[in-house]
Amino acid sequence: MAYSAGVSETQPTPQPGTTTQGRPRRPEPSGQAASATRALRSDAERTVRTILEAAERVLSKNPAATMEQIAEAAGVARTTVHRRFASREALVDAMAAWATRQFAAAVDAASPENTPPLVALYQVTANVLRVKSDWGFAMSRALSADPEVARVHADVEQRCTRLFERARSAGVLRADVDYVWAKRAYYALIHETVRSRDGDPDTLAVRLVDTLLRGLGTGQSLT
Amino acid sequence: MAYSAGVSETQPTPQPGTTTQGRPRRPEPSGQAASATRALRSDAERTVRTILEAAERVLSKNPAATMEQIAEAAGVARTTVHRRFASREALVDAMAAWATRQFAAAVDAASPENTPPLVALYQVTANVLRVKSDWGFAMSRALSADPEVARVHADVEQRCTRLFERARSAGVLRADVDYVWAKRAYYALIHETVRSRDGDPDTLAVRLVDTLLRGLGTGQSLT
DNA sequence: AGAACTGGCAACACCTATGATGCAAGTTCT
DNA sequence: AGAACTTGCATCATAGGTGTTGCCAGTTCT
Repeated sequence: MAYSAGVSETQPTPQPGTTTQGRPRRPEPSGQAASATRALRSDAERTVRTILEAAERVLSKNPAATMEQIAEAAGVARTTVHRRFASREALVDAMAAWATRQFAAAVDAASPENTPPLVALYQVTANVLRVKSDWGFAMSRALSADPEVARVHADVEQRCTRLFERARSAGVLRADVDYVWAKRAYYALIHETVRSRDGDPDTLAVRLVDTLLRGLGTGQSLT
Repeated sequence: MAYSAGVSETQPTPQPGTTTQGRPRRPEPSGQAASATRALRSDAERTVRTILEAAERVLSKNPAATMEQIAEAAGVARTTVHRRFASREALVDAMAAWATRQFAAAVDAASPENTPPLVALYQVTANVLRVKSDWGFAMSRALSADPEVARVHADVEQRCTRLFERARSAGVLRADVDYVWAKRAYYALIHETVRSRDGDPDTLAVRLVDTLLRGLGTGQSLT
């Protein structure tokens, strides 16, 4: 952190947040970003996105990667990363926030209440696969401290539950299934599908939903 | 570890690394012979096991935990951990080796060739759940450099494939299933089941296999 | 009992990742 | 064009983790 006992009194508050550097007048809580701060200049904005994307690429391969490696992948100096993100934690939080927004958008774009649940399930699955294959790391860490992120997450979660309920009501899911387990199984299959990128989201979604609903057996000897 | 403190004379420190028993060990980078490892005294042996178990407990919660934390969890001084395991890497390798042996034993104990595949599937699943819930971290890192471990792993892998083949032949699995996907889905469900410990292995195995084979749907509107 | 081994402790050496600055050169915006 | 902003670079400071070593008290084994 910056200890304000700074030698140079030119600036009272060195505010190394995600935003503009040094000078500014706005005493934001350190950490992430936001709306209250002045908008970044276009080139800076571009840099931020580049860093976020590089971080996802690098960290998804090696969660213990250093800031240096991330910077290198982004084609920037390490100091620039630190200028944009106060700390490693702030960077990860920003990634989570960004990914969460993408995630929410993906779900929103695909599950209108009036769509038949089975159709909605395919659509949501395909969309989620798309996002998660690009933002897997960030999404796995989505237990963000940011209340806004938490809210969005809870919202998506609930939407998912709702979808499953509709599926059951419509007779797509068996009446005796345990929601909790159903969702876990669903997530597990999504996770596994993403882990091994082998096909386009739509095809994968079909295979996934098919497995989830029909399983892989013939059903013969199972009571 | 890599910075060769070449100055340090080859001292008869009988600590070539991760020793559990008199297993042949990999050649040390620093050039000194990892020769005839004497069997550990009973108390030392106990310490080694305690450390391995503590490491699993700690690392499964936080893969980035420090040696200090591991030592503390084991009720041992940090230096003792280093005395038993040359480096963090050596510790993890030893964990992987240990877990792999448990794993192999669990599979061996449950899948005789003559058992009906469905029965074998339940048994293997239950046993694997048992082991994996205790050695989840170690098993996830089972890409050990140790050739012996790799061999055991490949063996188990093959055994699993064989089981799936038998299941298909017996009409338990549909004829059109993709083995690769089938195994992935199976692993994914295992992983998810282990992640949320909520029941005894046998019950969980039933639920898991049931989901894998029948899925969660009614099968009505699916082509 | 006595030799050999083991663990705790304290101290040390070393390395790496992190984060902060100041400055000069380049870019964006108005 | 000129102010404001941004980045790279070189530099510094620091913390925390890793791995060693020596010594002593306690344990194990024979």
